[in-house]
Amino acid sequence: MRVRFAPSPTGQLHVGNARTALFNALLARGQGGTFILRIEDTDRERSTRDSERAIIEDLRWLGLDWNEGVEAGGEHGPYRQTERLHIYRAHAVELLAKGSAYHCFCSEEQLEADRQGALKEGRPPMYPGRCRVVSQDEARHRMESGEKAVIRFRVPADREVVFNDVVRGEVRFSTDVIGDPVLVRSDGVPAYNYAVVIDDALMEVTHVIRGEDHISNTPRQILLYEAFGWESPIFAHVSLVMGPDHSPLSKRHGATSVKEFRDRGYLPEALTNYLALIGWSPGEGEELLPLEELAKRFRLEDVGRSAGVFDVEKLAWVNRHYLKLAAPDRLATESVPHFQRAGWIATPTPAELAFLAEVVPLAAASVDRLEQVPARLRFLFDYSASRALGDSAIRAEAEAARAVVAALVEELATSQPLRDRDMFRAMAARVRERTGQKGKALFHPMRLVLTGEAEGLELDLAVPAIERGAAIVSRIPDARERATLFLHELDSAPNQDKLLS
RNA sequence: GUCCCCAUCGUCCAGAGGCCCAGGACGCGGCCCUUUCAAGGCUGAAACCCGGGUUCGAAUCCCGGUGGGGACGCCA
Repeated sequence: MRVRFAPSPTGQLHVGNARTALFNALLARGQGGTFILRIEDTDRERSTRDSERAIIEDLRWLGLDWNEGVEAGGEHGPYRQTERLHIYRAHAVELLAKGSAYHCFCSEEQLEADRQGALKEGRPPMYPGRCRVVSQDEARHRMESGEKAVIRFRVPADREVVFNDVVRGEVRFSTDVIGDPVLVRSDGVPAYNYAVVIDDALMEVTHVIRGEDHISNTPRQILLYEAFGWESPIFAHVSLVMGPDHSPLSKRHGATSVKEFRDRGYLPEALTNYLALIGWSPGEGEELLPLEELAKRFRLEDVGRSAGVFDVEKLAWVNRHYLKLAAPDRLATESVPHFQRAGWIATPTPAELAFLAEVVPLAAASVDRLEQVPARLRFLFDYSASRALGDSAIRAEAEAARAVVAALVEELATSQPLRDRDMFRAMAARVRERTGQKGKALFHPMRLVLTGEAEGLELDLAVPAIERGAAIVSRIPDARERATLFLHELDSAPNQDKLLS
């Protein structure tokens, strides 16, 4: 079995295309087949090498490695269409000689007028075949005298093209609604419908798995296989991914490219796992499975026919699952860009990285994506008593619990750093004895003082993290400093910020 | 406009004539856990697009309608 993913390098990898790539990869892996990556860069206007690099990077990040193709090599290369021009040219000559293709001299204006006219009269806007009657001799003369021509395929009249789509079953088209497609453009570069057929055939692709938007191209392509006397591959057209309003997933729905999801801190195994769940089910009520297990269970026949809505909430759920499974070191490394964006870390030192590895997993356990981690750890890197007390609710609570605050300051003045949960609890017990406060009345004011926030991580975890952080990162004040700052701020009048606001 | 594809809870998926007064998951509501917010555990509400057939019996098969999507390019 040989399958391929053949993106056109005109932008970022879209999650819908990533899902198509995933299905190809799953099938190849599960069946021990070959997964080929081919670059369809025949649209010279829009194709860029940067896009190609970006797509390749995303594919690798997702873990969808290919064993043949661009950057992997193989027997059937080259794997970039613009490097295969000589191959397409040779086959076009063959088609021309057989009479299966012909030169067309119609101008773009002429064709556009044809389309408008057809639409107006309620006919399918297809090429009317005007140049079918131009003889090869005449064509040669016209080209020699400088006229530009494209090569079109001669679609046989009045035929049914039937194929058995693995996901859709039998699909049939009448050739009456298929206009003669352009095979080679006037600049000699092949068009999509032609290049895919040549490439899939020569690369010995056995299963063409692609988006449903290509289903109506399939009959043209089958006709081409026939013209060459080649056997068609097996086709499978998977449905498209939609936005919440059932229109094609696009920018206005939020993130659409793999890159954006990566930048927001989704884990690759979460994205692939989620994508596999649109239009397919691993069975047995199980949904959260590693790629290898998905590959083992994947069957093309089981892929659903209807379009699926991309559900960010469910993706978030999948991501939370993998966030909890991820190794601390990885979470730390992956979070660095997000801390940098917040301005709290530059290039991390090994000690800082080690600190992040301690502290990021704490936050990652209660967050949808890594992007949200810094906010959850703001109490560490961006403590501010004055900002906290600028909040009237916090100030009111702190004033009411002044005894707790004062006791906390005194206890901290003489205590060791609260390096672990037990030390923190012991200290809290002493404050409780001094003040007679307990439960929420005891702990919440302490939270305000030590984190500067009304909500957040369990203090058991947060306080030791503060003390560890203070020892490693210079910008992080320890518990003692925080308490002192807080009390000082509480004693002074409501600050400037508050007066201004 | 023409052709093609699709149609089960808000969303994703299971269901391939009786096992279904339809099952799982996300989300949502409630409860629990708890020194806060989350996270986590438990629990509840929630669907077979409509109309005709076929059949003893249809979510499942057939036809029509409606709705959604795709294609009709010297874009892929």
